[in-house]
Amino acid sequence: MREKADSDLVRRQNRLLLLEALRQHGAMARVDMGRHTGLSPASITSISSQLIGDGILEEAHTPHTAAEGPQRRGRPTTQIDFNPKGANVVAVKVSIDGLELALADARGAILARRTSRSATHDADSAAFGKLVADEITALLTKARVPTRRVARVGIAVQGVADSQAGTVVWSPAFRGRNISVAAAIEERLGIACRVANDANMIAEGLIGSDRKRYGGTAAVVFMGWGVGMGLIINGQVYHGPTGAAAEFGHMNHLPDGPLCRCGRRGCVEAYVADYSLLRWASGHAATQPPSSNAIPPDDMLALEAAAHRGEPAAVSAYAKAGEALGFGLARLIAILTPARIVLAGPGTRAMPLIRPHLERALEQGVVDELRRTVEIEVVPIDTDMIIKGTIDRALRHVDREIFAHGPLKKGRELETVA
Amino acid sequence: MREKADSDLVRRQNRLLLLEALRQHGAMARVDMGRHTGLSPASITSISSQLIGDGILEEAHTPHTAAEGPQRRGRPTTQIDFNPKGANVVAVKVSIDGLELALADARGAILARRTSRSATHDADSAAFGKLVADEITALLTKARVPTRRVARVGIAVQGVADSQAGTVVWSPAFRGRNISVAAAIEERLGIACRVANDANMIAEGLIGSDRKRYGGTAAVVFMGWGVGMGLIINGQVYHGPTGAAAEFGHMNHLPDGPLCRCGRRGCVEAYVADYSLLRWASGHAATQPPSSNAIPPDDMLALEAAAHRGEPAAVSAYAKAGEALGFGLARLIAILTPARIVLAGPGTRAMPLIRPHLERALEQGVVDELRRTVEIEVVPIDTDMIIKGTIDRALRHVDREIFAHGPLKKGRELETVA
DNA sequence: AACATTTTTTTGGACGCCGAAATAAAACAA
DNA sequence: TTGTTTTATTTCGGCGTCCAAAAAAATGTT
Repeated sequence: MREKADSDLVRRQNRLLLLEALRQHGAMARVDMGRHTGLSPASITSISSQLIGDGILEEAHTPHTAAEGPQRRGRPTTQIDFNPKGANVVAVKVSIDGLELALADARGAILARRTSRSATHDADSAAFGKLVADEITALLTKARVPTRRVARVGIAVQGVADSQAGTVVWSPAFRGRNISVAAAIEERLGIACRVANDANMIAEGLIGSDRKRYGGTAAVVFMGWGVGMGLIINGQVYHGPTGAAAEFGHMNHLPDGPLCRCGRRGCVEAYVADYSLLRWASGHAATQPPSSNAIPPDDMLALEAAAHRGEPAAVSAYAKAGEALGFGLARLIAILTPARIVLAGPGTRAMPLIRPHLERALEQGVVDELRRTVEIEVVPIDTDMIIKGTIDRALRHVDREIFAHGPLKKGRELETVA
Repeated sequence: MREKADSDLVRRQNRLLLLEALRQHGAMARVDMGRHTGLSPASITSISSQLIGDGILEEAHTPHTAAEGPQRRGRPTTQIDFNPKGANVVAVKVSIDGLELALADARGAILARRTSRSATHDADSAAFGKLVADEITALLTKARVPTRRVARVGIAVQGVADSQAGTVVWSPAFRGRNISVAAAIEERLGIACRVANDANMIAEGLIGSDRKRYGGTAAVVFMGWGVGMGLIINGQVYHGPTGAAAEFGHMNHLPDGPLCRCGRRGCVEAYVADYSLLRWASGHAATQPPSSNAIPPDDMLALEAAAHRGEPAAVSAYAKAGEALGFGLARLIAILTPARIVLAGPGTRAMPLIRPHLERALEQGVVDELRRTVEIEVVPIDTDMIIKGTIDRALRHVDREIFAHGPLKKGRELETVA
């Protein structure tokens, strides 16, 4: 109970209700909107016609060929969907070896992509801001979309992002700390911009893909070059008080454990991440500082093969990873008891090697009653999930902050209409 | 966005807004309500006069003696407050050695108390339901308050409560498991009833006492006969998907650690709880099953004194507790980064002994950047906080579920009016 | 006694919802 | 072909709640 209720709130809330139904179920007739929102047909007519007038939705004039099933009696429905020209969003994924960009329309369809191998590692706020802004401009030029049509930019990074301040607090992609990103983009391009952790964006994408399944309380653990986590609490991706994401990867497993990239010892990541597995297997001391170079995928494949062949060092590396991951999840369950834990990322390829040890750790670490209520599933996520999640999140934000507000009288003059 | 918005929602929301302002700041004039809620004077007049008509609020006809400050110019204000006769609530605290009850009016003032030493340990659902119902009846008889005036009963227990099902999943107060409580009360007395974990009720009480301070994201750790936690996320006490509270006490600290009451090994509780400290200090094997008897407070005082005198076994017990607690909090911070961690309960008496080890563990277990954003404070909580929190929570629920709904036309005929 | 100042109530208008009735657009039936 | 049935959508009038502006109330000040 935050906001006072008046007719303005009613309009926003119901417009948003309708937009959300459309996002979730795709194009639908007015009747279906009524079913999904609980609003009366009269209200649906009124709201939808306004949204169409605002250029946000449009009636599908499909020659009804794609009509599902046999034609039923009665007046045929007219499908309504987002107007693709209503607004655009841009998603940017920052990784160690470059940038990946995508431009999407209001329906979430990707219109153009762009990849850049520019080195970001040594960039400071100014340089990185310019780089991203230039890349976005190039992407828009290619797609012939004017800048003012872009309602929002979402940026996903590995590491700790402060989404409130719009900065990258710490990331393996940068040598520096507290790189300010959002402000630079907003200043250079005049587009609202949001920075977020990449695991959170995967969580966002999962919510978008199946609200039933992932909409309650769930944790998404990303295993690969590092270990990240996105937390969904009551259907919302959790950003802590400071806007930073959960740092499951840097949760301690054992005091005085192996050295982690973050400088502490015994973090979960120092057992489970790619570099950690290789370090165990190569017989190097656990106190050896982890390499900061990117790891060629082939190295991991070779390690997995070795473990499958039964080579002791490799087998034991995965055993240690499984135990650390299992106790980590056990601790997570003790605190939050999420309904579902999703393991994702390239690291899950080795799940058959890890799983038995993970399960054993869970048995040791969690009371049976709790363990049974948590479902653990493995989703081999294609990397594009980060981009898609970023787009999803940006669009949901546009729905809420721009589309739901109705005819933008005064104030921002964002040209969202064709 | 869950609910469709219509005039009904508007009324509920604004009535609730006003009631919450009143709960938080106490009696106030209509002007102040306008300031707190953002509603226009016209609306405030309308809403407040309806609430008064419903018997929920009342004008204070104090002879303005208590008027603060020198009389100012202009029409004097009329204070408005909850009508104490609007509704009553009952709070019940269940502990190992008996029941503690309190009856409060709509302002939260406690009208009557009752303590009972009845043994609950061997009770099953039926017997316990009867016991609680009888105790409540006796309390009401003493206070001459008819049963139908009680809008809600809140029950706080140690251990795991499923607040959705209204059952006690597991508690040191009971030998049995899954004791159904809420249903029994509702059936016998016809009063809505809610079961909750006692640490959660402390959290609820803290929110009520200082929303600014505890209203964001915070964790309340209770240290004493056991270790419990209440989690506040975005201003709301978190109840997991199953309605169970956080089980910080049974979060694993070290694999193969000391045996815990829950049957696992290495739980935080097995280092920090009263029985664990005594076990370390007495030199018993860590695999010795913990005693299930209540521990006399004097034993703990003696142990503290021994540690202050520097007896090695006692000192080391507190060192181990501090380390376990510190790493436990470090893991909590990695996952949620709460803005504030509150340590509470009798166990905090020994904080001077524990603190240095706790701090050292935090340094080892948490990235500096995160550690700095978390404030850790010690609050020596009087036991009554659980009762007060339970009352608070019950009243807030009455505000939301009954008072905000307006003149109860059809349906429930709960006589809330004098 | 007249004015100033602050709080509270009254009045009239706006907005957005809803139910009921009307209209639209098809399939089906004679 | 023409009417009937069926389903989708729009139109219309009423209702509830908000707000701004004006009025009333209650007191202090001059």
